[in-house]
Parts: sequence; C-alpha cells; structure tokens
Amino acid sequence: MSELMQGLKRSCMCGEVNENMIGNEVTLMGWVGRRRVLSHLTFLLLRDRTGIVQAVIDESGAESDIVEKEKSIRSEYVVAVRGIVQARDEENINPAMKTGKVEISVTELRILSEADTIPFPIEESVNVNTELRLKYRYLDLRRPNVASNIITRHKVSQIVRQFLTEEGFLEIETPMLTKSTPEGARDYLVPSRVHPGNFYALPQSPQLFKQLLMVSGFDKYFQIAKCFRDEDLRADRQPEFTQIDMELSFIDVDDVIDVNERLIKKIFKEIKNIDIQTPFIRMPYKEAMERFGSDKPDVRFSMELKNITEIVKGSDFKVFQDAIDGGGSVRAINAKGCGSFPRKKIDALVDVAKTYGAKGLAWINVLDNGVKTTISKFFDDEKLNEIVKALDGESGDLILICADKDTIVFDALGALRLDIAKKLEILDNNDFKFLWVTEFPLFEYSEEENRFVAKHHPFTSPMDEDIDILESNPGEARAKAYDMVLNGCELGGGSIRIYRRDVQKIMFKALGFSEEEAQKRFGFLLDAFKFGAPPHGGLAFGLDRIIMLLTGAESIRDVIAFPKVKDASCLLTEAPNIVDKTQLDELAIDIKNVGKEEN
RNA sequence: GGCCCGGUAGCUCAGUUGGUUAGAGCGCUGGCCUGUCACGCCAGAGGUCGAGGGUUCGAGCCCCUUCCGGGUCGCCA
Repeated sequence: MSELMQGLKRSCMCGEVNENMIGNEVTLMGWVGRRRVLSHLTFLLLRDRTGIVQAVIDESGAESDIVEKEKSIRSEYVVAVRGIVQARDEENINPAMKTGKVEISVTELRILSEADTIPFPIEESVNVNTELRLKYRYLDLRRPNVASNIITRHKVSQIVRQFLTEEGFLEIETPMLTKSTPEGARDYLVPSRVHPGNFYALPQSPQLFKQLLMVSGFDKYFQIAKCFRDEDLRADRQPEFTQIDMELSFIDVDDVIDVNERLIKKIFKEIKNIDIQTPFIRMPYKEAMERFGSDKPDVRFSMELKNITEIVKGSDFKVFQDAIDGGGSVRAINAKGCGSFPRKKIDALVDVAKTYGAKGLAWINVLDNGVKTTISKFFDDEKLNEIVKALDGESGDLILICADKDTIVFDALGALRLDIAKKLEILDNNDFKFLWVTEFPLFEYSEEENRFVAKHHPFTSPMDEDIDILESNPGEARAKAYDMVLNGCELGGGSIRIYRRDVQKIMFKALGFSEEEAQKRFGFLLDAFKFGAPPHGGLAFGLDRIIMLLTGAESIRDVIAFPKVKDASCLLTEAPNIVDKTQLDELAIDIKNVGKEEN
C-alpha cells in the first residue's frame, strides 16, 4: 500500500550524503535499486538522479511497522526514508560508491509508490535492445549513464546561454509555424484549419528569420532552436533536432570564427576540463577533398589521398584511362601495414568503395622485394615503383587505387580511409582535433535539375575576389562559408550572407531563378533587404552532435530524451497515429486511410 | 526505394548436419543466512523460438512472404 509524503520534507539528494553529515538526521526520497537481505539485516540502495546511497534496517532494533513495510519493498518502489547518517566500519566501506563511506540507519520508512517488475534492469552495464529501451524510455532514462548524457546536454545549453549573453547576443525565439521553402530538405507540414488546403511548414532552421532580425538591428542573436527535416534517419540524424543558431551584424568570416572558437573552447573546458588549442586550423574545401576525400575530414590520422593520375596516364589499362579521359582522376591511399590482409578482407574494402559508386579498386601489396598487384599486366616495375614511392609505400603496406569521376574517387577513398582506421582501431575518442573547412564552392551542379544549385543556400555570400566569376564560371566560385569539423563530424556551419541587392541579383541569375520566382519564394526577405540590411553572417551548431562527441555516445538517440526510431515513429507514444475523421474534416483533408483501425 | 545485420524465457544470449521433453546466467516467486555491496545457499515458476505459409516422417534450424529493430547508400540547400 502506498502512503502519503505528508509531514516529510526531503533534506538532501541521495548522491549528496557525505561524511560531513555523520550523526545528522536526513530525509531522502528516491527509487529502490537493489535490496539485499541478510537474515535480520536489510540493505536498500536508494537512487535519485544525483546518485545512490545505502540505507540499512536492522530488524532487531527497528520498529515493527518498518520491518513489515520493508519486507514488501521491491525494485523501483519509490520510498521516503528518514534516518541517521552513520559512518561505515572500515571493512564495510565501498570504494566504488561516491557515498560508500556512509549509510543511513532508517528510523522511518514510507512506501510512496509501488512498482511492477521492470522489463530491464536499471543499470549502466547492461546492454538492452533499442526497441525495448525506447518503448520504456522513462525507465531507460533512470539508468545513470543515459541520464548523465541528458544532464550534460543541460549544462552545455547553460554554458551557451551564459557565454553568448556575455558576448552581447540576445536570445530571440522564431516561429515554429512558418512558410515552406521548397529548396532544401523535405518539410514537415502542418495543415491550416482557417485556410483550407494551406499548410505551414515546421522550420528546417531559423535561417530567414535570423537574417530578418539583423535587418531589425538586434545586432547579435542566438537561439537554441528545434529544427525539423523530413528525411531518412541515421545514427547521427533525427527528424527533429536542435541547433545552437546565431547571427551577427557588421562582421566578416574571422569574427564568426573567433567567437565560436571561444564558445567551443569554453564548453570543452567546463564539461571535460580539456584545453582546446585555438585558433583552429583552417582548410579550404578543395584541400580537404584532395587530401582526405571529405569536406569533414578526420585529421586524427593521416592516410591521405594521393593523386597518381599523371603517373598512370597513357596506359593500356582501360579502367584508369577511361576515368582520366572522362575528366576524372586516379587516386590512392596507403593502408599502412595492411599488406597482410587476406583476400577476403581486401574484398570487403572493395565492397566499401562500391557502396560509394566506385566500380572497383586496384591494389598494390608492397613486399620486401617488389610488389604484388592486380595491375601488373598494365604497368611495368618502374611505373609500379613510382606509384609506391608517391604513396611512401614500405614493405607490408597495401595501396588502394580508385579511378573514376572526382566525386566518386573522393567519396570512395574518403570512406575507405575511415573504414580502415576503424578496423585498425587507431582512432582515439579522447583526442579532439578541430578544424574549419572554408572556401566552400558557392554552387553545386545538380545532374537531376540540370543547373547549378546553391551548395549552402542562395543568400550565401561569394568570396570578395570571386564575385566577378559568378556568371562566367560559377563552378569555380567560392563562398564565404565555413564548417567547424571535429574528428570527422560536422559540428556546425554557416556563412556570411549577401546583403547587397546587386550581388543577390547576380546570384539568383546564376541559380536560374527569375525575378518573379525569387520574389515568390523569398520575397519577404528581399523586401526587408530594401530597407537597410547590415552586413551580416552567422553559424549554427548541431547541439545533438556536440553532446554526442562530449559524451562519446554512439547514437544521437543517446543524447535526446525522447528520440524517434528509423522510420521516424516514436515507440513510446506510438506517434504518428491515425486521427479522427472529424479532425481531418475540419482541416479539409481527405485521405483514403481515414478511419482505418490500428491493429 | 536499394543493400547488410538481428528477432529463442522478463533481460542478455547459447542452441551442432533438420531428430526425443528447447538450455545457461541474471531477474522474478518462496525459504535460509546479522555487514551485504554484481552478497551467498536451497527450491520453484516462467517459452506461440517475431508472424504466416511451404518443403520434410520430423523445422528454432532449410525455402518463400511479411512485421519489428539496427546500420548504411540514395536523400539530408
């Protein structure tokens, strides 16, 4: 039978009980973790979010009602305990517990809430399947390691708020019900009851609003903003996620980079007590691709890509020559010490490359005297040695070669590089290597749409020296855009925006937007820019990813209190669900499935 | 939409070439134990082998379909 809390007031949290309180009476409330019974002696582990403390009941000396209640207590009952903090004898100290030098001798016990047998143990160490964890997420969140991620998340949010406030930023909310902007990710739509057939979109980011706030003169804005994208999930992607979003006026690239380096430095100092060295390296996009095959390079290890097109040019090997003739390239990486890989393992590497569109891989096994290779028919020893030399190949190395269009070569080798590093276990998750990737291309050619599209978004400013080539050579134009990258993960990115109407016009023209089209899509922003737009720019961090890297979480689900599963549904609430026909009628929505019962 | 991995007791898993009554550890229930701390000891309960179909004398195991979960490519300005 559960009892009232009335008359009892919690005096401290479980994890806060310490040696300085010996002799004091405390009142604790929490969940019963383990209950251990030794004849007339019972130990209860009492847990709350701060930690665990042991309570002890000696049947021989306790009131009979305590003894009776104690016998009915089971795991995860919520209890209130009043008692005296006492020191444990030397031999009974538990060094593994923060509160292990003390325990509570119980003088009053109340069962506030009973609990059924739980579906999985509330412990850090147990490995429980995701489905079950998410169905009972409120129990999963009782596990100290899971709770600790959520607490870290809170701390980071507070650091961000404090830091940016001190830097002169204002926290301003922007609408959740907003306008669909067709370019970019798929929108989540919300039907309007008042305007049948019309829809709001949930924001993919507060991008346009924060630019409007600059026009308004708020100068520096930030927001910890929920964003929504209706795209498929990944281990680091959820349909709703959180950005630390900011925008600044009268600044250029260096200013944005400076304030954000200091922000990240502060977060890592306060959360992990690690001193991050600033300023970070800045690496132009082109260099990142050439050296690492990625625009978010993991620079904790080298294994860099080498361009061997010039060496292999003019051979009879059709695969290489076709790639070169088609405007592509031949590049390679040196998997140090992987020469001993059995055929099966090499085939697995080829499969990785194929995932990214490569048709295959050639490889050279560097031996003590000479090489063993798949391309011996086409290249003489001199050429092969030249390749080995270009990759600093030594005996025992495995050189992997990919020939194709540049995009495929970069993707495939970039992915291989990471895959091999993972297999060799050379990545240290406590080694934090930051960099900025800068000078992104302004445009990206879309095969699908047969035109250039904005790589970032259409308000991204070109680099001052590239304005002249926007129309003549858009493919080479670089943007004032920057991504902060940590250990191969894009933590955040942003750009300086276009604030000059003439430049914006050229930009739209290059993108193939007519005046009318631009006006229809972004008219409110363009109108705003007519009335005095300051030079401005900003950046947005993925808060979830920052927390992942700080906590070492392998999935984004581990840093979000109530995450969704692969098909974007919620196992806890069973959202999304079929709604009542009357609800749909009000919204003027007619669906065939309406009224279909759920199984 | 494609590819890969998984689903056996409440949990984590084992289950041989297809062969009698499907196992272990933890948890759970009951009992014993006065300093446990992953307490220990004894006993017990607990299974639609994700679901449906097929092959077979016989299916947890083989085949097909399907559901659920994970990873990944596409997608994510």
